[in-house]
Amino acid sequence: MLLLGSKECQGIVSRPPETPERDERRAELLDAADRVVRREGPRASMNAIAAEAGITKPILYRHFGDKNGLYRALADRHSATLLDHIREALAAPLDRRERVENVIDTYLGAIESAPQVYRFLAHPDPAADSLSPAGPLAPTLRAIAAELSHAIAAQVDLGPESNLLAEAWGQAITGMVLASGDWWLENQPFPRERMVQTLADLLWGRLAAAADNPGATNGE
Amino acid sequence: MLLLGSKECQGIVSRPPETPERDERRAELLDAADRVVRREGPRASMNAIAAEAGITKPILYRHFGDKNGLYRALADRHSATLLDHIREALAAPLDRRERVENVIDTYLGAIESAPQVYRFLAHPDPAADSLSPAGPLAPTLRAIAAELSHAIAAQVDLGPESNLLAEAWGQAITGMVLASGDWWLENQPFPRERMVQTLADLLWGRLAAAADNPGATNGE
DNA sequence: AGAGTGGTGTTACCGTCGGTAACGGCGCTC
DNA sequence: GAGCGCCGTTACCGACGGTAACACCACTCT
Repeated sequence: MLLLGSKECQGIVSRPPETPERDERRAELLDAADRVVRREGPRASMNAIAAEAGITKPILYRHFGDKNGLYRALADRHSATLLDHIREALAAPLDRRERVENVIDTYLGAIESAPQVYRFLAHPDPAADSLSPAGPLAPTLRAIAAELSHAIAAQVDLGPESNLLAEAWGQAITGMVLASGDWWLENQPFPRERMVQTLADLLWGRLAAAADNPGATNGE
Repeated sequence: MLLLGSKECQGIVSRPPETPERDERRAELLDAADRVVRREGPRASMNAIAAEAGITKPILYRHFGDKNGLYRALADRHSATLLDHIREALAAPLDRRERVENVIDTYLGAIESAPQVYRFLAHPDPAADSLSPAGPLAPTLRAIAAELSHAIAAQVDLGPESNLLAEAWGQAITGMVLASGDWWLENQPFPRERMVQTLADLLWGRLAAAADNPGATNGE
């Protein structure tokens, strides 16, 4: 896959035009794929999805090109609504702390309400070689990070190079919420609001400001 | 793999005893695997690794059980040194900000000096069904997060429930550095020290403290 | 010496996966 | 009613992870 250069497995099937009925069919197939992914996680096979849809593989390939196409279509569908909510939270007329809390809460609420789906969005099977050579963040998270970066750059005064700074922070915050959200989801140690507070506190420098531990053995 | 329950593919081969010479051989095989991973990334196939080692697959399986076993052995080897460095940075007698910067710098330095290897550590091929059903963080990162959590709990006074808080933050910071580090590695926008500063600033509440952007259209 | 025995290594295979070629029909328009 | 275009099929390919079965080599034990 990485060292043999010529034929291997890949190709285009036919990709017929786009009519309304076709979109409908596409949606049906995506529904089936969705069901399978919810049931089996992000590693659902094309065979399984085809079976769930009551058809066979080649049809899927005609509609979506390859596995990645299908997965992307499915991811787009879900991430669209998530992105909308995040954009909304990002634009709310609140003070900054509340806004940040809202964004985090939006994400956590989403992953909480449909874990399998958001696991699929956040941790897609990287076996698909398609795009990024080894993407750090899944496309959906990339989009979230971009949205975040944009909002930061627009709303906060960070001096020169603010765009670069905002982008770094967008990536950082996305990764932070992703990882901790995943952890929180797996062993829910406390309710969501508390988790939101905890993360916002971290961003608000509470780690930096907290007192040393009395019994600490380290210098300083 | 997920829906068919009986025979499929898996099993134990023999797993002979552990002698010094055997460990030596193991190390040789891991060297070969390391070379392949460095060359081809985290998706190196068992065939490729066996070929690089000048032998064939079944030997690898005798030594490591399955692909995941090999990968885990390889990951352990690298993550041991990384973990050592991080532990060291975590215990240094500096003030808190410098300590945090040191830890971040340690991680970024590591991923910078051997990108393929650390991509392999951070983004292992989840096709391996082995352990975590859909682990949020790779084992190595889990270990880092645990180390971090432990250090935070030990060094910082966070009031009641400090352990839980420290764990959440450990996960959060790990994810933050992972994601932003990955981004930084892919399109190095500025030098490492600057990136370290940027992330430490974020943890120090600079996002929270910064002034509003003059032209911002949002409320507040 | 000769017969185990336990390690090394092999070849040849299995089942699954992603993906495709080639074909069979159905319904449509000219 | 002949052609065209689309839905759907069966049957296959090559790569993958993993294994069974066997061959060889060295060393010991009687």
